[in-house]
Amino acid sequence: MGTLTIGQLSKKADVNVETIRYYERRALIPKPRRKESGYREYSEEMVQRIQFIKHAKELGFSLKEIHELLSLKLDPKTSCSEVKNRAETKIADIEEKVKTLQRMKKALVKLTKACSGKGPVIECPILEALERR
Amino acid sequence: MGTLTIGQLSKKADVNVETIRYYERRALIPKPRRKESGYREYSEEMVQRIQFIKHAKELGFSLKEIHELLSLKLDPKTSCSEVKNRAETKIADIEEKVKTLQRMKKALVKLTKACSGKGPVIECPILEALERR
DNA sequence: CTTGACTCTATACTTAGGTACAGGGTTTAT
DNA sequence: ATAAACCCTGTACCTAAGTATAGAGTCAAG
Repeated sequence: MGTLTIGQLSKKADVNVETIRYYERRALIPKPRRKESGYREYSEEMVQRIQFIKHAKELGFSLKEIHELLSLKLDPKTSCSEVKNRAETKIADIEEKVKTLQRMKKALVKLTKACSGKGPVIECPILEALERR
Repeated sequence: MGTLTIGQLSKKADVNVETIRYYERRALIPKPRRKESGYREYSEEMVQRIQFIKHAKELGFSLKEIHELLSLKLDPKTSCSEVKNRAETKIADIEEKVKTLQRMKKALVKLTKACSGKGPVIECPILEALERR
């Protein structure tokens, strides 16, 4: 009734048991109560918490950033705009990465266009370009 | 006259001395001749070789892939089309990464639009979305 | 001839996000 | 009651691409 072992939590949240202990070390989840035996005892809410971490990761937040997000969440005097700021910063980060990738792609496309694909590797314009440039 | 110490090479190619030794361990550059003293002795060509590695890295190739590229280059029976294939694969990789980033961005934009930026963090729709979803 | 700059090897440390033991104790099902 | 399955801690390992350090030897200038 409402309390989970680490193995049960790991199944419900679909993460590795080791990952849960790792998140505890990283303070992404609170230290749980323990049974007599020393076994960790989780409430159902922890499933949500781990979902949160997973979803934030999918959106490109690092564990460090997720930690900050969770701290904001727990601090009653932070406002919603703080969170929005983080999200907007992350959007800008993503745009930056996309730009870099597109620059890389452009350079590669240019190189492949210069290359007929025929002839020995000694004359390959791609490799030549990588040397000189 | 044509031979460089590791420190001189590092300056000319603009990389760290340790990085050169690391590249040697990774077999990205050949083991150089040694002086009586045991000091490494490089030819000027090595500057080009390190430029090659740097440029390929800028284009998103990993050191492992660069190693393969260099192997192709040294093997006289590989054709230019092999190299072109690697480049095209890399272009596809980049496109995949861009797609992932754009999916992430889209989700984030949606979340920030749902958030007025006002009110306490307890009611923040961004955090809520991260929990449930 | 000595000081400082350089080089050598080997090993450890770094970041990020985990995963994989080893060597114990506990719980559950048969 | 005993074996399987689970849990505990602590530590080591993984990838990637290096950087840092210790302790030793070498080289060049004054």
